[in-house]
Amino acid sequence: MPLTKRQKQILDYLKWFIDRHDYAPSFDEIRQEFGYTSLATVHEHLSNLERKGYIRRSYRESRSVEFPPDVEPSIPLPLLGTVAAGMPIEAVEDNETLSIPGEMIRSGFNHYVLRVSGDSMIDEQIRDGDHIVVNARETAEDGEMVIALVRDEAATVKKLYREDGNRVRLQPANENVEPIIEDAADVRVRGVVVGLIRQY
Amino acid sequence: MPLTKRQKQILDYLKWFIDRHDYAPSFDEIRQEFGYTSLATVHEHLSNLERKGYIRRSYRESRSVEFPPDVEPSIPLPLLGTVAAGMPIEAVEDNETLSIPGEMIRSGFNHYVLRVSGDSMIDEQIRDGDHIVVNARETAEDGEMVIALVRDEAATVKKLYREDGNRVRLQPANENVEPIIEDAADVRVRGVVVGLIRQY
DNA sequence: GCCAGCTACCGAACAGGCTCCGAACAAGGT
DNA sequence: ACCTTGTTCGGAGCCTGTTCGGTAGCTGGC
Repeated sequence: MPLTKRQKQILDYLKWFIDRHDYAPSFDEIRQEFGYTSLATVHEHLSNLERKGYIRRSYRESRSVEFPPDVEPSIPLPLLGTVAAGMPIEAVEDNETLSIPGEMIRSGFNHYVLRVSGDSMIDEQIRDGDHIVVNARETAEDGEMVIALVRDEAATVKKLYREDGNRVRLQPANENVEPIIEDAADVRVRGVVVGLIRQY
Repeated sequence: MPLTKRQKQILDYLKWFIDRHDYAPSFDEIRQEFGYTSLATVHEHLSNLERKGYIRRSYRESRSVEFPPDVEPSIPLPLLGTVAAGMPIEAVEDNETLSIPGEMIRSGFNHYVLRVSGDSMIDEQIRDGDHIVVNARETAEDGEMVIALVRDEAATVKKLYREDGNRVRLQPANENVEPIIEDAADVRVRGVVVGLIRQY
């Protein structure tokens, strides 16, 4: 719903004041700002702004104007489970979720979150307890970090490289862990790692 | 629900005090700060702050005010600049922000985001280009990862350890980088690292 | 032109919240 | 038992927001 000229002036003043003080102006401060002699004028303007949805207020409370919350571009993604080298994905109970920065994911694609267990990717700066954001898809480029299922047994996070003879190498990032080399037919990609979240 | 001027002043004092001491002020300390002669005034203000959801308290417990956990799924934080070993913080233009999972930060405290440049913390699994979430405060515990300013020259991200003789050691996590040992007076903490975000 | 409806404004009276006080009571810790 | 800390009650003045009745200008439709 559009604003009148006067209403926009008042709305701008509210924004300016709240941004500057972190609390809303009183009716009397608004009255002075615009040179009114009656608070009823201020009251009516704020009522109209509220009716049009530009502000919210509480009845009979001081300095209670606030702006309606705008929808944040942040996406809660399901935390599907824990993944480790050589171990299957271990489901977590409930429908736990973790909110992911909207900047991290491309809209229109399925994503999920896994908790990393173990140090098999330590040389890629992924440590035990980190959360990785995964773009769910079935194919991956050479060298991408993937969630891979080997013969429907073990879900692991590894870097994927294609070798001669239609074989693939799942390369960990830890000198103490050996790479896995299998026929391409036995390896299924379940997603590509696109982000990482760590809490200290 | 918005605050009045007085309520915000008291809330700011609570934040400042808790940030500094790691425990809440007593009613009497608040009373002195604002020059009241009755504790009832303090009590009423804290009750109002609790009613509006800005603090939580336990009935009849000393120094029990705390800040409620954030309910919002994600909070946009300002990206203040880039930090590297031995280099000052380099400001980024504009007011860039990065959305952070609400689970990562304690509400009621100032946070910001920095982009990490260089590999000086590689053995702590922080790599070039990562974003770190920083809780802005002036003090840190032994062993915490901090943003430190040495003689107002160089802002670095290091782990902080206290040494004998009122000196502090700023310990990198890279065998090729030497630790910095300085008088405590010359080192100022600008924040503590509480989270990490990486995009592939 | 005339009326209806909307915006913009005023003044005064009213009601309740906000901010503060002092004193007495309750619970915990030392 | 004493001190510190938080709780509750009654009361006060001021600050703030609410409501009502009224004036004025502007716009579009009949």
